[in-house]
Amino acid sequence: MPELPEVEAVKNGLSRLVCGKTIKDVQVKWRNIIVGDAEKFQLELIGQTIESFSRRGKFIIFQLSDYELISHLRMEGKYMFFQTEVPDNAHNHIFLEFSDGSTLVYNDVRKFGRMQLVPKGMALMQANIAPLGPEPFSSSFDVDFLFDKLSHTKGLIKPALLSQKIVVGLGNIYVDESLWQAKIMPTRLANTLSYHECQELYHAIVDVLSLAVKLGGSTIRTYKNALGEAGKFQQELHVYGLSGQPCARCATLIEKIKVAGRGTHFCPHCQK
DNA sequence: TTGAGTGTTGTCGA
DNA sequence: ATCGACAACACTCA
Repeated sequence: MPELPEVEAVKNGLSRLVCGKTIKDVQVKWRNIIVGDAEKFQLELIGQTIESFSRRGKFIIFQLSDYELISHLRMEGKYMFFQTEVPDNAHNHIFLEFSDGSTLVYNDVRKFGRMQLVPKGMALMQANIAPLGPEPFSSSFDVDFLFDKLSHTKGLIKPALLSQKIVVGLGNIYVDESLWQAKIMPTRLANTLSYHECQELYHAIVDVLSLAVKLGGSTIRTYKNALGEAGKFQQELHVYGLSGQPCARCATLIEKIKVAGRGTHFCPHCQK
């Protein structure tokens, strides 16, 4: 499912639901979701208490007594919480059973999501997390940083923003929305953006993501947060999924093309 | 019925 | 460094 706003919503839901709980048992039904040895994962997790949750980019990090559990939902991963019995579902893959009888289930139709258990303090050093760009709401992400990074980037602006190396958290929806708001064509070469355009883009990214976080993310297909709630940002979309509809700024019809293998929505009149 | 498309990100070869 | 193709999977829609 998720980009940064959805991951943030899931993290907040988990925080409310399972903080303080102690893991009594673990079931792994689909081993490929676990990075590393699934038996070791299971044994090490038993007896751990969930202390808190954090997020880095699109990764959720469970802070446990002695470990950190890194979780990435990829396309369709979901968490579901049950006080007692867990209803049957073919896509429930990982079960964390707590000492109070409740259960946290990881459900993932496409099985693309990943979980990795690492020693406490090691999550941010992992090979897939260490190279990530700054958080979009952090002070290290600003206009000068964005301009500097983009001016040294070959290739197109959209794949550059999707790479998570310049800034984290944008996926296919919020990249298209940010570029629309900044009036920049997704196919522009990244190193041709002027400083002024980087200003526009910086504000677009921060505005789009912060509004989406405030609205609990977007529910496009199946996304639900850990409390089973849908997001509300889909009502604020201007281009994503709206090809053939009039642009909210100029009424030109929104077009859809393929950029770097991804469906890409834009206004051919406003976006330069 | 078949094939294209789907909110992600690894890897591999050019 | 970057891109495209492909892989990991299941499901929906034309």
